[in-house]
Amino acid sequence: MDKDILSEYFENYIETETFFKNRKVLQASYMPDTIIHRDGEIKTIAGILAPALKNDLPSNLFIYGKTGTGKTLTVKRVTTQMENIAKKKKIPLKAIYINCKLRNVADTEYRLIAEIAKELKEDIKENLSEEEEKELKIHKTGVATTEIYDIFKNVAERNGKTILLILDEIDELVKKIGDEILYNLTRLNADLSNSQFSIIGISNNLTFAETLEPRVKSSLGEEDLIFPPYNALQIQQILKERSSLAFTEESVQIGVVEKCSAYAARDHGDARRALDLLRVAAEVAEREGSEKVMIKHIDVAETKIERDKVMDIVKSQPKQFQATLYSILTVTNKDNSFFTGDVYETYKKVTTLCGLRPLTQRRISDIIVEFDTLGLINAQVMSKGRYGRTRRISLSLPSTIGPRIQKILEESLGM
DNA sequence: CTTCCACAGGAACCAGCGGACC
DNA sequence: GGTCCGCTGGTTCCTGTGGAAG
Repeated sequence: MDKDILSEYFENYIETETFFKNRKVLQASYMPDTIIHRDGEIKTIAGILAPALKNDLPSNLFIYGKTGTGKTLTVKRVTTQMENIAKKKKIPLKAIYINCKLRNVADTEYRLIAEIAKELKEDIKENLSEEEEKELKIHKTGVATTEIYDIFKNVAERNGKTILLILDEIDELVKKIGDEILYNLTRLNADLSNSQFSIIGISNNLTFAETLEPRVKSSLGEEDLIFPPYNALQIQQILKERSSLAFTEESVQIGVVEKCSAYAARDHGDARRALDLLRVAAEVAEREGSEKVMIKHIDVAETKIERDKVMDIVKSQPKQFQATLYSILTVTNKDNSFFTGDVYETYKKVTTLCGLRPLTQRRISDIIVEFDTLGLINAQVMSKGRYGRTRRISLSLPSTIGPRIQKILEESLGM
């Protein structure tokens, strides 16, 4: 494109009537004014946490529910509301929201405590002298974990509030570093006199509590609450509401919202998926220059979402992981049911081909498991009797994108 | 009933990095 | 500059095991 055409394109772009009124409404981070179909849950949570407004310590609360059932949204809504009231009435209350899955933020004990301490410090930072500021400096690394605990306690005591500590995706944290951390957290109040903590754990995994040690389980799960999946009708209503905010009138074909809802309700009532689907469908329609979002765009959107997700994962993997995946794909071409040993044999050839230092089979075995949890492959432990115990591996991707992935990997590995 | 394969997967350990602190 | 720390991404060594074959 030369300059004139380019500027013309942009000018056109600005002037083109888009059917979006407010596209942010369809994004995952959007916080709606009203949460529909969660009245009961809101009331329950509010009831459990309300004592905090009288400076009493609420019970620890545990919330379960699959993805896209509104857990995070609901908890955030209730706690921010409480913070607002607290501010108005000068009640010492604070809510801290932490997503434990975020890499390099709260995925280790040290980082989690540091993160909480940081939040608490933010509150009192204007009252700190230069000296104190220095003393309470929160380092990213380099000091002992016990030291960060000391700083944390210090900051918490000065803060002197009732703190609602929301730990989202807490199951991920425990999976990574064990449940010791939760035990430490529940015992926090014993060491503090001026402030108090109430823990709200949010988990996508419904059986999470079963894996915990009994003492942790009982103190953390004083109260628990399950968020059931939305049914098809509820998803539809949620989607209708959002789409009326997101799009200008008449820009969505009749049946589009219904179909998006049906797709999302099909497996487990994931509202987020429904919203993603609608958003991407609209983007597809927009790029196509269509004046309406139509049903056909949904199908395109569905494959696009799936494909983009896979491609993003593949591209962002480290070299060794890519080599492993490449080996798996290569073996798949010959045989569609194979085992760890087969992959490792091929992997070794692949590494010599692209000049990579081969890792041990132990490590490759772990990498295979990681691909399984990412959902790219299926890897199940099985026994071949006389011929040993191993993992049966198969691709869990539509076969059409296999070759595309292989091509990308070849490029990335320099083969 | 026993044997024995081909790994699974736990545990301990290590190297190297970036950073704190003296 | 030496010693401490956390964290990652490995290795080494190991014990455990489902079930077909004998």
